[in-house]
Amino acid sequence: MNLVIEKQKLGTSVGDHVYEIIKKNIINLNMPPGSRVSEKEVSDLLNVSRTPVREAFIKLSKEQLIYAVPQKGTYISHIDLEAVEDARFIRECLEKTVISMATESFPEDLIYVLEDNFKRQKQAIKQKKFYDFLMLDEDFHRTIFVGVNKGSVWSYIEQINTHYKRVRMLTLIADVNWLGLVDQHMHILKSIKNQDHELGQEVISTHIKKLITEQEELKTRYPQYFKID
Amino acid sequence: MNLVIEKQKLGTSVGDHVYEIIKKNIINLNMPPGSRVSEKEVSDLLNVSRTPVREAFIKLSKEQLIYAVPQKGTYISHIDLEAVEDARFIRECLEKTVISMATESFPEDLIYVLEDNFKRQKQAIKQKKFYDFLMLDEDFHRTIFVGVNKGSVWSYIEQINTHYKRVRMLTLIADVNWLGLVDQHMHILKSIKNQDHELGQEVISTHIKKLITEQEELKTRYPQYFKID
DNA sequence: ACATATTAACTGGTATGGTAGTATGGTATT
DNA sequence: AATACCATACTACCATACCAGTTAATATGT
Repeated sequence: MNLVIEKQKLGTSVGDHVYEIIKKNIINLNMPPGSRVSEKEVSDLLNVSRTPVREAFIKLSKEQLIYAVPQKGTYISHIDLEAVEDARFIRECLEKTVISMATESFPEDLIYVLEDNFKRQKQAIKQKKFYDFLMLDEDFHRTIFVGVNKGSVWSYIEQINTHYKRVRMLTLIADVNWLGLVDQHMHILKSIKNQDHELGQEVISTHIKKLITEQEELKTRYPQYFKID
Repeated sequence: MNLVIEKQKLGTSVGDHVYEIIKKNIINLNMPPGSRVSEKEVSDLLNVSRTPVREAFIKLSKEQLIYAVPQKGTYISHIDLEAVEDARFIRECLEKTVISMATESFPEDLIYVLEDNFKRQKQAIKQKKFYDFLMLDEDFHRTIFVGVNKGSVWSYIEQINTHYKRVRMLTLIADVNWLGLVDQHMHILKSIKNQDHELGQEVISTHIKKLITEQEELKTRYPQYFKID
């Protein structure tokens, strides 16, 4: 086990800190799906007691990122393609509506934020900073939700999105058509600016669908990461 | 504090059991919003140690049903009308799509389940068993999701729905036009049976909106239960 | 009588020890 | 050689003890 650790943020409990660390290490696949992780192991690594680790485990298991078998062990959940499909379904439903609202009216200052974000997306791709790109991508979509006053809805999506995020991390590793994504973001941005309702609806569907096309390929390439059904 | 307690289900941990008990007592407003609840108090009441109680509290706070202030106390969250609106928004988005799918094709055996459920709804109303009605109502909607293979999506909704559920419990207490709800369920059922896409879309919007019309009235009637914004 | 200091009784957060169930590897038995 | 058995070393789960803040009632000084 080799955790990526960062400093504890002020005003947070040890339990919160452990939670953040583990979650990050799961999503970036540093803790691979199916692998084992024990309270004691983590508590030794982070030099804390087992209690806050347990607290973190409880939260993570509620997000289905890990699962515990009593008196046996705790394991990183395999990527569940059904959960990914659910996340996609939910996102498409919600984001279609949100884009529809955004193409009707959208605060000007946030358009600037989107444009700035978009520029940095292109930079990130050019410099092959893929993790940064993923973060920018998330910000991009969140900003759209915020613009139509549905920021909290996005935070719900993020909770459901965890399995999906790991798939995206895999596509990152496996190298994918990033420019296509940037191109679609450009169209989304354009549809909001020009209040082009049609374009918005069209692009958002293909956008979200695109992100899951490579799933089957990934499953054959990294079978050990995926849940068997 | 006066908890409604039920027997522990087999195969569950003490922590799970405590979680279920508290959650139920919050949703049925037996533990009123804003009131205080301490780990020690609950652990004494249920004759368990603080650890499983703490486990339950962690889960509940992740669902925003309670919040803890370190070294001060833990409190039942006030009903957050913003969260309710979010839940409504999400439900309307998702359920519209799901009904749309259901009006295209729906397994016959589940139609029978819906019809049976519908009959029992009418009975429940007649006998004024409102809590039973709420449960039947949930089953009704869940069955529709299951019918189009989106059962797991419904379970996500349930997680978001918690604040909303308390509002519904309030409307139950405050006595409301239940027959209207039954009537709408009848229309939903009909739209699925007759594959009437138009009717389905129309009724689901009004159905979900209806459930929140009384909110403002409730807020003036039970101001202490609601979050001030 | 009033303002201020003190303390005692709480709280949630953390550490640790004990318990029961599970996997494993070695040993004795067949 | 194969199998049954048992010791051991894990695990998550639960109980308990301690810690560090918060609060409110009490004591104290003016």
